[in-house]
Amino acid sequence: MEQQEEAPPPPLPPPPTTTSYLLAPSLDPPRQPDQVLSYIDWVNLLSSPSGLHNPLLSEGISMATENLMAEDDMNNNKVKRRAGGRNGKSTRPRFAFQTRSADDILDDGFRWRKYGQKAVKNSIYPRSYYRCTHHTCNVKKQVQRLSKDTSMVMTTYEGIHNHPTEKLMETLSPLLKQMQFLSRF
DNA sequence: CGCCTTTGACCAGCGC
DNA sequence: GCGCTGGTCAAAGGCG
Repeated sequence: MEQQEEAPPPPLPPPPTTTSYLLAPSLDPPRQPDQVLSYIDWVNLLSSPSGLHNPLLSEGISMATENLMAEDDMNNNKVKRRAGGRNGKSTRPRFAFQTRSADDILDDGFRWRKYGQKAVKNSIYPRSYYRCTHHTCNVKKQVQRLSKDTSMVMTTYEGIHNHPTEKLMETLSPLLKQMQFLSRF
C-alpha cells in the first residue's frame, strides 16, 4: 500500500512510458466511501506512441469526480471487496475511472473476453466482467454504467498487463521492419 | 473452426 | 446458521 490515504487530491499518475504498463496503486484494504481512487490520464495515454485511435476521445473523456465516485460507493456501502473473490488473496493493483460515452466498452488497445454479467444492487444497469485474452495476462476489468448519470461508464481495472497492447505492436511492427532493413547497411 | 457473448448455476464473504 | 450479494465458472449458441 504505497498510496497515502490522507493525500487530499488524487494526483494523476505520472505519464506512462508505454501503454503496456498501467500505473495503479493497490487499493487493498477496501477503500472507504470518501476515499477516491486514482485516475488514469487517458488523454495522455491515448496520445502515446501506441497510436491508439479511440472514438471516445471525440466524445470527451471525463476524469472521475470525487463526488460521483463517492456516490457510487455510497450506493454499494454494504459491499466490501472480498480478497480476490473465489481464489483467495488479492493485492493486485486496482483502479477505476469514468468515461462519458454511449458505448460501455472502452477501446483501450487490449483484447477482452467477457466472462460474466451480474445485476448489481442499487443499479439499473448490470455489471460486466472482462478478462484480458492474452494467455499470460491475468488482468480483469469491470464495466458498469452509472445509474445516477447514465451517460457515464465506470470501468474498474484489476491487475497490470504484462504485455504490450496489440495496437502498440501493430504500430511498431512496420517501424521495426524498417529498422531491421536499415540495419543491414 | 476458433473466438466470442450470453446466462444460469455455483461459490464465498459479510451482516444480521 | 441463513440469506443476500458480488464474483466466477462453464455450457450453449452465435458469428465471421
